[in-house]
Amino acid sequence: MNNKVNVRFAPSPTGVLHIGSVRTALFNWLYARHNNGNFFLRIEDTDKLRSTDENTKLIFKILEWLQINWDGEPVIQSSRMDRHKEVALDLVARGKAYYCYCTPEELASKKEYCLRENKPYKYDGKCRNGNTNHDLNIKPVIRLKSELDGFTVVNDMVQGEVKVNNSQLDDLVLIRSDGTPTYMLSVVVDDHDMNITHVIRGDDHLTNTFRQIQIYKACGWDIPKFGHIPLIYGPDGAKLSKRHGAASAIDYMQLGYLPEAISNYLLRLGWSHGDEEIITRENAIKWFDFNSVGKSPSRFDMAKLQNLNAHYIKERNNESLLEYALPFFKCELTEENKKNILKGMNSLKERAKTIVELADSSLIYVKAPEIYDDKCSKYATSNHLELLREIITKLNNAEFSTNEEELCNSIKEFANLRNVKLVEIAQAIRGALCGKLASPSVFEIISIIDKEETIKRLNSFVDHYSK
RNA sequence: GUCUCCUUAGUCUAGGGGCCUAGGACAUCGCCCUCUCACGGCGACAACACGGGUUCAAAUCCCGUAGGAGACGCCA
Repeated sequence: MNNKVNVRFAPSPTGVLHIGSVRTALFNWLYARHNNGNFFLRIEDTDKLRSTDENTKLIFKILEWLQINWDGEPVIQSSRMDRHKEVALDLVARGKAYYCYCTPEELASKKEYCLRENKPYKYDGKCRNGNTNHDLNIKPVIRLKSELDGFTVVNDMVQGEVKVNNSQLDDLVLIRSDGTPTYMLSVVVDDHDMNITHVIRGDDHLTNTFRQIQIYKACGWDIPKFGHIPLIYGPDGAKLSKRHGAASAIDYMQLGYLPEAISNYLLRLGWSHGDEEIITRENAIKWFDFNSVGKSPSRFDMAKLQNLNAHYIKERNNESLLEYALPFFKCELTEENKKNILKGMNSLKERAKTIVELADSSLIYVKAPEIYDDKCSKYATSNHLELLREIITKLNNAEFSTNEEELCNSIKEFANLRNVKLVEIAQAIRGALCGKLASPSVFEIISIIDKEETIKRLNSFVDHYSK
């Protein structure tokens, strides 16, 4: 039990789950599974004003979507406030923390002074509990009495040895004046109580780590190992955020990215295993380790994600793909529709980069085009229309079958006879069937939607452009 | 401003002193395939931030410089 690896993912529900956080979750999860350890989930909702149930539910939803399963029940941090306070009080009792009565004004001027003089903000006698010089109407905060001399060293699994002079560390607040514990305190207490052995989180927490180590030391607790993974940047090199477009995990879900594509992409962002690009879950678990986690931050590249997504779309079987795509259709599908889409799926899926695109292109098996793309007019000259009329007649007379291969041969022959290129006829048919000039094979489409529907669409097209 | 971290093509990366005329992938471009668009196949373009050392030998080790990022809350 004692040497078992315990990691946690500790998002705060103060906003929608960031895609960078998802990668943190993934790395934690992989590390746990690689080591046969536990992956715990903790919701850090101590900021009651900004935390919402909705965001919490979203965290569960995204993790489930990505099949990042957690062990045990999620820990709700706010429910552990009493424990956090208890630790703070104990620290005060043991002289490791103190009540600070500084008013916000005093604090501001003091801070300004420290900033100007380039000194860290440290406790002084004036802030001590029991100081009668101070107005006891002021509600105090509890601050940690941090070390003044020496260094604090983190032996980070990613960043290596990182050292900071203790003179840089300030006396952080443990308990706010309203009596609630701060993040710094809660994290340390919870990680300790949950027996967390490895804290894997975003690089933006690296400097917090020094301060948290001070808390561990004051409490006399074992310090876990830390791994700070580099952040994900936007295309401009700054921390990926909403202004870069899709920054939240839910965005990618709605944009039609498959969970396996997201996982694979996120895994390769900052981690590698030789030349491997397409990595299965099994191999990810087998191969994942911190030696191969890069130190430098990486930029989010939508094009590569799309490429991966296209790969995984092709890899999925047709039934599961349709099932997955169902919510992306803006209209109801009949069983007949589904059957036809499934028939055409092999051709549809190799063209789609996202599920949104897949659902959109599947519409050719659901209904006739409502509008024709402007480019269609190029294949709607009187000559084209005349050819289409002939084809309609031949279909009606059963001179042309709707068997894909037979029809293909017949039309080729027909083109030859009329002395036009096949592309001229095919494109005209395509325009009529799809309303646009890019689609799977027209012969395949006809074989699926069958004679009646084909003739209907061809007639509409001819009518439309005859006017 | 202070502290901390980072730096191989447009992007993700391989690389651990000689296997490097720097490998793979995405993107881009070209050719082939072809009823369109894709898929697929073949090919091209394109990088060790800069400057000094150390060494017979440096992308790799050391020192500077420059650039970028993160943290400096009674947010998490």
